[in-house]
Amino acid sequence: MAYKLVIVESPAKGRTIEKYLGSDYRVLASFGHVRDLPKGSMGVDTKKDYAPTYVTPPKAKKIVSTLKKAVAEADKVFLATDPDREGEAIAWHVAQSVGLGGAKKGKEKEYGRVAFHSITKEEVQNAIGKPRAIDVNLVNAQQARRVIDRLVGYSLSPILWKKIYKGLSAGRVQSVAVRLVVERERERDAFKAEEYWTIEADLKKGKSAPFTAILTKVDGKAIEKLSIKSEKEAQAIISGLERASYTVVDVATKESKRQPYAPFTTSTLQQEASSKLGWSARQTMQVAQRLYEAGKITYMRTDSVFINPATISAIRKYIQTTLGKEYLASGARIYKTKTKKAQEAHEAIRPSYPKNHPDSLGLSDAKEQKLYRLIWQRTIASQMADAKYLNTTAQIAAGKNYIFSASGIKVLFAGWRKIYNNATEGEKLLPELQVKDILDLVKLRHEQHFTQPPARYSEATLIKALEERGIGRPSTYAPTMATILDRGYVVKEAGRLKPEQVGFLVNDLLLANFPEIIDYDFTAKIENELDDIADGSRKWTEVVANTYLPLEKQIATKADKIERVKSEEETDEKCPQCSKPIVIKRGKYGKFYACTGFPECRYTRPFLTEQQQKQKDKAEAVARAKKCPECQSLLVARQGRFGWFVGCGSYPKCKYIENIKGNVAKKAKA
DNA sequence: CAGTGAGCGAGCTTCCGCTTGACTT
Repeated sequence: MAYKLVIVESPAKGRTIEKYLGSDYRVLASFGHVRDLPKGSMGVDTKKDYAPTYVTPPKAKKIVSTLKKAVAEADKVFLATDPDREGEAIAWHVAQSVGLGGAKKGKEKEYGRVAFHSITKEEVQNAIGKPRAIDVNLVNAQQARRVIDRLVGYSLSPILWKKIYKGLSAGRVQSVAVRLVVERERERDAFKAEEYWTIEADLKKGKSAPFTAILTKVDGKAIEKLSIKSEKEAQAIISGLERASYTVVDVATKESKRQPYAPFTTSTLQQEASSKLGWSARQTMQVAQRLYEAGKITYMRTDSVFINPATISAIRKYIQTTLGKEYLASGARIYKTKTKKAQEAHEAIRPSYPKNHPDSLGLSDAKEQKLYRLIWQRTIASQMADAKYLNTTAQIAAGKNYIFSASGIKVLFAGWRKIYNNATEGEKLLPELQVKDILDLVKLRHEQHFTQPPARYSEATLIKALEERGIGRPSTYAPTMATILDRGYVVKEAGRLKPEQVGFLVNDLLLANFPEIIDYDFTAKIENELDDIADGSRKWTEVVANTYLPLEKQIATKADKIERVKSEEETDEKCPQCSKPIVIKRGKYGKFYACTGFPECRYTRPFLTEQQQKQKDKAEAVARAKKCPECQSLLVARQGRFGWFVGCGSYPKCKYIENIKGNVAKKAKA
């Protein structure tokens, strides 16, 4: 039976679109890119105008043959991949792979490129009626992006294998991510904590609840953060305050308001899920993917805060009917995407149907429920009225020479805060104060503080920092975090990213020899040039040459001169077999101890982290303490996939097992 | 959340950006 074929990138999106089109349409997904540069070689001919070699990865083979068959049967084909640079390239690669456009004269299949800017019935039906040709300039911009990333990554990585050790990697995105973490660590190392003291008074007016005021002036001189440097100085001031009388000398009030946040993008969702739920970027994306596939939310990889007008109306209707008109923003709020070079191929992340309250959705999975709640609240709040506050600042004289200051904040109208709360922002109430009021001193306090170094990045704050510089894309934020962890450049410590020695080594090598590539503005510069390709004002090969030729020259002149870094960590240990020094090396399965006498001496031993060592000790202690309760054999400590445990020594005859308490499961790897 | 059972390794690695399952290294 003849039909019209629509090709999209995501199967879940395909299912939605299928509903909006008639029964004479068939919708298939490409599952992302169907062709790419080969993994095992450069795949770019730098001597021949950067001609790329494209291959179909094994995973995509089946999809391509499915598409080919469907195209052959269809009487019209619509390439409806995402409306951005990558989507245009995917459309082109699909066309190439399935033989569209390359057919013999008279046998050409009718096909066109269509773009859905949001997934609504109206938009889909409208767009399908306006097919156009594939935009070759946009495809070329993508090819330039792809080829530059390949040339940079595959040229620099081997230098690291040679100079540091094998398996390392460098790239436009990951290397800047590591640089941010390394430079933050150096700031922390250079930071000198300074001691300072604050003086606070708990005061009350008559029978009011006590409130806190902070000392801000002494003898007409302002007390700033670091003014009081020692306890001695603090005590000298306090001695004059115990018996002073406290009088209100000024009360100022000011109304303020706060607007709601913009709807979620991938990066803001990851940040919020990190701070409110403590989730990693990867975890957040996995749960969001499930919600998306179940049709509960819109697409989760987006850089846009846009919500289509029909949905905005639905959100506003919901607010008006369930919360009341006063909670509705006076006009529809339209948010603008601030991110540099955002491509805005999708809407913001929002509930598919705003009227679906998180409690009425019947989600059985607790994580899905939590994430949906965040998304729903953020979306509804985005069309609600401002929150209004009354800020009060009171100046209180203590005796003749001292001024304290107290501030309060009172919610006049909760507005969007009614459904979207932040733990850190509560009310702080002062009693009704008037000038000349006499206050009672409840307690006088002086407290020691130290200035704090800049905090290490978390996954969420690092993603934010990258996004602000236009580096990386929604689909790569979480994988980039995995890469810099996998390579051992950084480790997670209490949820924060801390650089490892090899992270410092790689960063310093790249910075010293190829500073342009890991410059914070490198991506932005490339993006500007890609824009020139997209609007037809520059050739893509020229842009590639612009980046690659200088890099090639640098590699040719510098690579041999870079000193080999000793990456083996030294230890105090001597080899038990030949008494030569033992070092820590890196192999396929991570670190291991090895004898420096290699290859004559082949002594090795696995490297255990502190935690693993503790587990092992515990397991051994338990194993020594008793015998197998089932067969009386000796017990032994063993390491399994999930850490150390105690098992029967006569395994596999006896399968007795004992878990070690406090045993932490090893992180599951991708 | 329960489940788990070697010992190796030192030459074939790596990029970014699209998209989902297949998968035990």
